[in-house]
Amino acid sequence: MKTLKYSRQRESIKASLMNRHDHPTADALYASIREEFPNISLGTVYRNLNLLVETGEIRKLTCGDGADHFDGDTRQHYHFVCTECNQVYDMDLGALEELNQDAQSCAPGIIDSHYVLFYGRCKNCLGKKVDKSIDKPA
Amino acid sequence: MKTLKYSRQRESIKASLMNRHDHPTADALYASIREEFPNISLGTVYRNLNLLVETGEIRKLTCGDGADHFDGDTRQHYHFVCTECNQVYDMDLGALEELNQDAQSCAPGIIDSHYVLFYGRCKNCLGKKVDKSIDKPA
DNA sequence: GTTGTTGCAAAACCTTTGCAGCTGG
DNA sequence: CCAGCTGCAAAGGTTTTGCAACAAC
Repeated sequence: MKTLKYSRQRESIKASLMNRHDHPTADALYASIREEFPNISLGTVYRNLNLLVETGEIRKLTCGDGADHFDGDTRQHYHFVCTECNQVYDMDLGALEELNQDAQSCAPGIIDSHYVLFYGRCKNCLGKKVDKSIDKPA
Repeated sequence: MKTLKYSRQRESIKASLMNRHDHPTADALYASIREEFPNISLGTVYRNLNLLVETGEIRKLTCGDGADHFDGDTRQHYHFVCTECNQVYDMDLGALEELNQDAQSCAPGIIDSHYVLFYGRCKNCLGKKVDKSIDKPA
């Protein structure tokens, strides 16, 4: 395994991810890191995000909206993805320990982990829906 | 909603997807459709896959390995992804009806659906592991 | 010094799209 | 015909990578 050297950029990326809870994409994170490091490059952000994922310090979320999202919270928890605004929310739902065991008997191999996303419309967008129906009366 | 016209290419794409159970990517499907339609273009494959997803005749799987996979089986079921060979397997596990209800109380909106992937090493790759240790003795 | 890291730019990769011609209804 | 479909090629968006200069140890 490769030895990691300290880098201010990597620390900043990690700290930034710990401070926010909106599961930013690499690009969104890049935008906010630039306030501290105006010269940082997007390539550096990607390289460090991948390193941090490898070392298990952060997590990558692929939710099917094109770009990967990143999460500074590495505890096993679940996410809610709004199909309208694509926002990714944390859910206050602890690890579903029994899921792997329940599924193991149907698996063509040994289950190490599972990945769950819940899809729906968030409260914010449910609210907007009402406004929309006012804009467009039948 | 748009009216769909018959197209030989779309039927072939759909039929091909129904016949195989390996959850191909658009590109892999393109390769096999080309045997029947040597001139079909990758753009056509993508356009039709998207149409078929919209009409609910097939499903799209995003499992985080870069390219989306497609599934001709639209019944609610789950998948096992091998972290070694990236193969996507069907699991003989019916819909986990209770999952949405259990999670609803922790959700920041209304849950419509869920998406679950199980990760691990498939039997094939577990077998290869043994071979590997023979190749590289301590 | 040696090795890992950076910024930059180019490339790779997957997917979508504009267009002119074709096809199904 | 008209609307939708096709092949082609170009463009789009995301992520990776080669390289020379630089920073950490």
